[in-house]
Amino acid sequence: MPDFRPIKQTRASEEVLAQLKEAILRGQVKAGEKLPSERELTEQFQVSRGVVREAIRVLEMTGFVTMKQGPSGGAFVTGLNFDQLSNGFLDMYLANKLTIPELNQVRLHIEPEMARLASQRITPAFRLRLEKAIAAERAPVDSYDERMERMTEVHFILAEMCGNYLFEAIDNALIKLTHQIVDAVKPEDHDALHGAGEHDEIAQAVIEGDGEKAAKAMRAHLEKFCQELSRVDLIYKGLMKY
Amino acid sequence: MPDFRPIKQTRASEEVLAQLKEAILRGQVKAGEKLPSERELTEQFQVSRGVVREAIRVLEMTGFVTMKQGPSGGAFVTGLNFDQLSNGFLDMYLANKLTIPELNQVRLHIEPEMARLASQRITPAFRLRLEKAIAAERAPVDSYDERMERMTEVHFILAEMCGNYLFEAIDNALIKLTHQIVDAVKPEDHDALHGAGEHDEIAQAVIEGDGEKAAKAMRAHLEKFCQELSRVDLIYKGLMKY
DNA sequence: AACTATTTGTTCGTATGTATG
DNA sequence: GCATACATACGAACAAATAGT
Repeated sequence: MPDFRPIKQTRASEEVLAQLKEAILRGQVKAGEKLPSERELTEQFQVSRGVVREAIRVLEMTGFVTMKQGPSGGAFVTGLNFDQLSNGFLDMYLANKLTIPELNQVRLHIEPEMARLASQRITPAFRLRLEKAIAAERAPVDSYDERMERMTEVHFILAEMCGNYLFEAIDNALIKLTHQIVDAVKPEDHDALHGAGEHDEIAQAVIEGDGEKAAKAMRAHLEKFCQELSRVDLIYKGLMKY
Repeated sequence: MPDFRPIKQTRASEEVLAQLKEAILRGQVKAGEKLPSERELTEQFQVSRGVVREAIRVLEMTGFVTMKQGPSGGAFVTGLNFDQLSNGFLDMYLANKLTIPELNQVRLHIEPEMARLASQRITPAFRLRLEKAIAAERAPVDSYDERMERMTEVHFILAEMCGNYLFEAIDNALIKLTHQIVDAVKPEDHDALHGAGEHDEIAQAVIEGDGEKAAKAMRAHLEKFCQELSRVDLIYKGLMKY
């Protein structure tokens, strides 16, 4: 007897989702371009609008497309980002499955290594970006959000520099998670978390191409930061907005 | 004049999704329990069924609930898993943003550390599980899938043992990604990837509580495995199913 | 074994909001 | 201002699955 395979009884919206996702991942619909309109998709897939809409909504909520209304509107493919990863980590945190010390431990293990890797790939362009970021940390800001952005910029640059997209993706997600956790505490305590010039040593070591020094500086920076983060987290426990 | 803010700019399905997700993350609907039926939700949220279904579909595709039909069916909340992360990594790989060497580099940096951590948290229960997993690697199997499962079991146990949920989540996702990549190559080459007893040294060191030895054994194992994986990947490039 | 009730899956018609030209 | 093209939303209906009677 041949072993008969079960008939595929997958949901219609799942099939549509899979095909759309494949087209995006394969690059058949490039970033900036848009998917066919809902009406067109209903015709091509031979399903109802509701099915198509479910699939598109999933694509939107997972960061693959962004929707725009009106004529020349539709589902526009976004450049690949780390939304899905960030959301995954954030959800784990919100579900209280993740503690600050755990996050700190992982960052402390990953980021010094990334700083080491980054220092081996220094280029004039990256050097310029690092120097600008360092300078920007000291410049006056007019909003709290802007300050947070500037204080995380060096981390993002190093993640990009390390030459490993997977490291970059993981680190980006962790930085964003840290960012959101910090956002949950009251602004007046942020001075303790991020003094200006906090990343000077790291950037300097990376620019010099000194991997050991960069890793060491990153470790020192993170140890200090993580300690402060744990402290304010204990104080403001339970204030995070969902 | 006060600057009046726009009433509702967010989509209805997004609001519904946010509220359902919050209820799940807060534990107000526990794992195993089910959300109210679609009809009930339409009444509570005062929106149409299509809107509710879009939200539920997103929850399903992101791994928060699984659907069941029929009476006593519905959207059942799943225990928290790592689906979202795994999918994120897999999508990056499918989009050709991720190479095997990059994956190898990250695993080589993370897993030895996790083995070290695991060795410091050995308990009789974990010891038993490790010994069983080691023994199972040598036992005959009747399916290819079963063999793959047994060869990854030690990694999953160590991830669980390391005592850091974030490490565990990341590693789980990376192992699963590796698994799916391996699945894409032809079975006849799998012997080169995974000899039985491949994890003996690691498990032994962890059981002995020797962190350094465990990390070293893990590094040696991964170096060998990653090299083989890179080789077969080059051979079978482009055969991965989407 | 057959029927019933409940719940998800799917479709269609229609109406409305929004942005472009 | 108007027509157009698109997403958004609603409601009614029917199909399919499945637990209980």
